[in-house]
Amino acid sequence: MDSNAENVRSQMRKGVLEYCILSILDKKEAYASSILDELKAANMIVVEGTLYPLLIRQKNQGLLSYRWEESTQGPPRKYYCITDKGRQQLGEMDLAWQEIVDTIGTIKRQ
Amino acid sequence: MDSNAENVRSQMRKGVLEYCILSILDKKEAYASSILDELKAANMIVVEGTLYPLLIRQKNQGLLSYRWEESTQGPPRKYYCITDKGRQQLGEMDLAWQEIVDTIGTIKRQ
DNA sequence: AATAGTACTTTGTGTTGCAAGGTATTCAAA
DNA sequence: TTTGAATACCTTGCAACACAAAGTACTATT
Repeated sequence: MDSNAENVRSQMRKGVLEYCILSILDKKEAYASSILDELKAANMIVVEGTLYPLLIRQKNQGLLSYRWEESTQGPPRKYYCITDKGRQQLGEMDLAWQEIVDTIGTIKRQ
Repeated sequence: MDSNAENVRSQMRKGVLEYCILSILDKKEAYASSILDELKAANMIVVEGTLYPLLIRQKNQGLLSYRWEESTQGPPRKYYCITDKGRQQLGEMDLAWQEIVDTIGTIKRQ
């Protein structure tokens, strides 16, 4: 894939990433590396330097909480978990996403 | 609509705007104010300070060209028009958009 | 001449994604 | 026992982007 195509994808990911994180954590708690794996599996490539600050932001906004858990294979893991406020925000994001999809549809159709 | 919901929408619009512009101009040439009107009609609210620099960026990238045209009702208008390179980029964006829609679907489904 | 309407432009600010590099823990092999 | 690999978390500096706000310029009407 050439770098322009990669840029195009990178631009479109903006603003959707937070939505993906909340959606993933709405299903079950997870730690950063496992979230990265799930995003990769869903074809949404993200790097650590993007994900960690984002999780911290969402935690500071009260959308997430976390707890430490020991691991048998390496350093302890920070398990993130969505809060009530996070679920509320996720609901708004579901609406916003649907609106954007409709908007693109409208523009393409005319 | 509360300001948080507006923020959520604003964030998600990021990165999709350039795609909207190229899609609009792929149908027919247009000037900035008319593009603004079409975006508003499609529920994608954008302000002048966002659109103008974006058009200039896309023109500098060779995705758009423009010509001046006199107007009977005010100052001359700058009609933008998509280029071959712009159409190529639009094709990549169509793919990227479909991928993102699929990605969200995948994450939500699991 | 003054005002309203239309259209294009610029400046400054905050947010975001990313590349690159850094810290810390565990375990296995040399 | 110390070296290295694997795992996991974090930080810094930078560039791109959306937006608010203010400005410039042209035309028609009063």
